This record gives sequence, C-alpha cells and structure tokens, in this order.
Amino acid sequence: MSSNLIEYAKEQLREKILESLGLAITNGNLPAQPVKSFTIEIPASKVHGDLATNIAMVCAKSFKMSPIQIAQIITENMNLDGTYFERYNIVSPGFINIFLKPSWFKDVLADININKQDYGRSKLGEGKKVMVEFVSANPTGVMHLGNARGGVLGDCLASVLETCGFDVTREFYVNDAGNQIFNFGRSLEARYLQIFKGKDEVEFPEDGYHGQDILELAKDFAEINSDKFVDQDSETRRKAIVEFALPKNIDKMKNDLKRYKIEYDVWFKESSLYKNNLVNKIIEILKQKDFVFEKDGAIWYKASELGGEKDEVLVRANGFSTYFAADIAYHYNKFVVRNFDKVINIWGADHHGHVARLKGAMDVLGIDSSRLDIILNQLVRLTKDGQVIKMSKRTGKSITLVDLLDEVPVDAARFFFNMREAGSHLDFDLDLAVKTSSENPVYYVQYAHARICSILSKAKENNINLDQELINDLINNQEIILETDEEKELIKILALYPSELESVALSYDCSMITKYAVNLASSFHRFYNSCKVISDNLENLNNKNISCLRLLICESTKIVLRNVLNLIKIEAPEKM
RNA sequence: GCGCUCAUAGCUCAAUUGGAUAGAGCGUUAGACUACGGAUCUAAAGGUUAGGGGUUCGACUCCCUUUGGGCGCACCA
Repeated sequence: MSSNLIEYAKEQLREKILESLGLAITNGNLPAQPVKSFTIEIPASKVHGDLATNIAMVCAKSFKMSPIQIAQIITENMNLDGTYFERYNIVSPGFINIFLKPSWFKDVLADININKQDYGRSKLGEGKKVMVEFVSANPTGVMHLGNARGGVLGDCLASVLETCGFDVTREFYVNDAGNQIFNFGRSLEARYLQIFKGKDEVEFPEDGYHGQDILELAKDFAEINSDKFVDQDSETRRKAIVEFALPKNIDKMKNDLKRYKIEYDVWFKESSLYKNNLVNKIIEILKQKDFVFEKDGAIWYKASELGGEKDEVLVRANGFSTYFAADIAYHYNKFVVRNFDKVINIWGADHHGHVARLKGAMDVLGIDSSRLDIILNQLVRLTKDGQVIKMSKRTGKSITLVDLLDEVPVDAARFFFNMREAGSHLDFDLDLAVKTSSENPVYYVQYAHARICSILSKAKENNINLDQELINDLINNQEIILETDEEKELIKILALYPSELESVALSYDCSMITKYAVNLASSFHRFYNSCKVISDNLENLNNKNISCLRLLICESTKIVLRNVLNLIKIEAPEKM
C-alpha cells in the first residue's frame, strides 16, 4: 500500500495550522471565534509554493481582521521542526504558501520504489462489492461507436476501482428476451423463407432488422438445416433460428470485445429473469405497495406519483413485459439477490430519460437509489481530413466498433475514448490516432517510457546499476539535494498519482487518467531536456551522486508510467 | 411544448469542484543538441469564459434569465 505523501503533507500542515491557531487564541493574539472550514491545495503555479491554504481569508470576517494580519499571526506561531515544511510566505490577498523540504521529495521516490507495481493502490473501497455494467449492446446487431466508448470507460473505471480496493465485477447484460428478440426472430425467419421461396414471395417485416448480418445468419442456418423448417409452424421455426443465431452473435461480441482488451466476469441474461420468475415477483411487490394499476388491458406503474413525467407500462396488453419491468427486476437482482453494495451502469446518453424512473423504482422497492450510479456517455463523432464521417465506406452503414479497430490500433482507441469526460461530446480524430508523432498523445506518453528505458540501459553500460542497495543509499544520503525545478515538479506529479486514482474512484471520471498520463510524460520530457541524467564525468563523486539520483527519478517515472498505462491496458514499450 | 445536457484562444480541450495573472496541445511565428531517442524541448502571438443580472473577500465554476447546439419525451429497447 503506498503512502500518499501529498495527503500526508496536507494533513501535517492542517495539524500545524490548527495547533498554531489554538496557541494564538490562547495568547490572545487572535479572537476566540469558531474557525470556518479551510482548504489546503496544491497551487496552480509553482511560484506559489508546493502547498497553499486559504485559512486567513475564510477567517477574516469572523475575526474582524485583515487576512494578511491573520496569516502573519498564524505563521509566527508555527513550529516547522520535524515537519516536511521548509519555509512559507504570505501573499496578497492572504494565501499562506508552503514549500516542502528535500526529504519529502526523497520519500516520494522511496515510496514508489518500495511499492513498484502496487504504487497507487489504496484501501479506499474497503473491499465493498461493486458492479460495473457496461456496453450491454443489443445482441441482435453489431456494436457501434457508443458501445466502444462505453466499453473503454467502463473497463477503465473497473480497473481503477480494483486498484482502490473495491471488489469489482464487470458485467454485460444480454438482452436476449423481449420485443427486440421477437423482431430478431421475425427478421431471420423472413430471410430464411426468402431463400427457399424467393424474395418477392415472402414479405420482410417493416420494423425488422434490415442488416446484412441478419441475411448471413439466415444463410448459415439454411445451410445447416436446409428447408427443414419451411413447412413448420412459425413459432417453432423462429425459436429454432433464434437459438441458432443468438449464441453466434453473443460469441462474436465476446470476441470483438476481447480484441478490444475487454473481458467480463459475468454475462447476465435477461431471459434468466423470466426463467426465475423474478419479473412477475417484482410486479407483485409493486402491486402490494399499491404502485400498480390496470388500464386498457395493460399493467401500469404509477411513475407520476413519484415525480415522474408520466406513468409507465410494465406489462403490455399482449402479455409481454416491457424493458422497464425487466430492468427493475434486473436491478433488484443486483442489489437484493446478489448483494452488491454499489452498482455503476454506463449507458449511452440517449437513455437518460430512463435514469430517474429506474432510480425511483429502486426507492419504492426499499433499495436506496443512491447505491445506483448511472454514467451517461455522449455520442462519438469520427473525423477524418477534418470532415465528419458518418458512414463506413465499406458497408455504407454506420461505423461499428470492429470497423474502428480495423482503422486504428487498439491502444489508440482505448486512449482516445478515455480522453474526455463521459458526459461531453467526443470527436475522434482518425488521422491523429494513427499518427506516430508527438501530436498523438498515445505516442507522446509511450515515447517517454521508451526514452527512460533507453537511458537506464545506457546507465548500465556506464556501470551504474540501480539496485535496491543503491536506491537505499540515495534516499538516505542527506548530501544529495535536488537542484532543479524540473526535478521537483516531476516528483510532485509522481506523488499525485495515488490521489489521482482516488479522485477517479470517487468521481468516476476516467479522463483524469489520460490527462495525468500526458501531464506526467510532459513533465518528464521537460526534466530530460534540462537535466543531463548520465554525467560525462562520472569519476567526480558529486557528479556521480547527481546522476544516480536522476536515474532514480527516471526509474520512478517509469514505474508510474507503467502503472498508468496498465490501468488503461495500453502497452508500455521499451523501444519504439 | 416539457425535461435533461452542453457553450472557454482559429481548432480540440483543461482549470485542483468557489481561489492567486483562465491554462495545455494542434496550427502560426521565432529559437535549442559534438546531450543519455529531435517521436523532444524553450519562447512569442492569440480571451469581454455565448449575452445580461444576482449571491461574496473572490465566480469559468453556484442561482435567475436570454440566445444557440445535442439528446430524450412509445403498450421500443
């Protein structure tokens, strides 16, 4: 478990401030007024120190004193012995800026090198059971770009939650029941019959699935079964053809997702909810709670009584349950049957109307709906040569996940879909994704890793082997100090990593990870350009010490870069 | 029409969730290796944060309003 030295330093500073405040009040230098909640932050600009607090400003009103005056009194009473803090300054309008000692920077490097691949792990989740349900594409067709984005976001979020100590289950909800399967069956049936009776003899359902994939599935089925089902009754025929085609589609999705580096713990079938009679059970429970009524032969849910816009149908007049009814049952299963503490669903933004009513239904069932979080991801636009492309050139249909993977490397796709917050529109630049230059953030980050590997092997050629013994020496050697801002800035970013992961685990915003990766790479490149790592004169002891310390910084950066890239499941290449 | 959501540099996006001079990349312009990977770095120019009002020490951030995009409002999923 890594220590999170940023948080540690913040806590230490908070204690020191409160201690000094108490002292000042006891001495009568400050009025005995309650202290408002104040923050300790990392300033945006390094000239404002390593940490900064706004305490003097938030207290100004109740103390009836100027912020600068308060800041002076607080700092005068502050004893920095035995802390990570070297000095402070006070700046208008009343910020107290704090500078960290070299020992803090060395402790960060030590922390990284002790924990290595576990650096960044935390116990934030306390082993709580969390489900991330994502993609859940309709098995009647192919996966589109929205699924591709949701896939990366969900997979990455799941990885982060694991790293933060949650017990995570990745789940795919297979809609293998209900209306769309009925349509799937009718469409396949029509295509199958057309093969034997001719296209003009068999009418294709108006609202059926018109895709090429349906045609091919019907052909495959006809090849195996010949005309065996032509004279059977429709229900038997549809059942047979669906039982043939659906597993094929599901297997295809599994393979396509695997190619995308996504693997699930559970493929949960909607049909199992009916098999286990859970949908009926839910409707019974809602009935007992008096949230159900009948009208026009259908069974309705009183959503409007719960602040919804209108009532919702649970069971249609034809006896089929709606998607909504099944979804309530599905989430009842997640929370009550399988006991998840927290459930996170990743949905396309076009489902946002569904969020409130599902949450409402959870509350009615006595399940605290705050345990259910729904992330909506906005749609994706592909651009090429500055033009938006809507259709695949090959198929003439909208572009699928597989089309995309044929165009760009998996690593690029995974990185790009993670670059923006789920809720914002994403323009996916196909030209940029395949570029092998610094414009492409994937290469920029990977290049930093490759460059570090090259430096480390060069160091070995110069007889500097960065083993554990040397690392310990470096960390304990008080003589060696960090000389440049670039070194310090880089180490500060390395130190930020554990907090960064925790923020992602709490905010569900995975785009922070790619932003962090770019930021880290950028900071490293800057360090590289201003600090020669391997000295030309290693005979000189001082030069050698500095070189060793800089190698340690390289090694630490390499560890963190690897950890970040692993999280997004992107290669960290030694050479490019 | 009702509801959700978004609007920041020429373009694509940030801004520590209310903090300091609103920052990066691309593009443009000018620079830097006999330095370990120039697939890199340094610098300049570029802004009334869509418009208006409010809340306070302090607003891109919160509230109200106008405008303009996107999405949703089925006995579809």
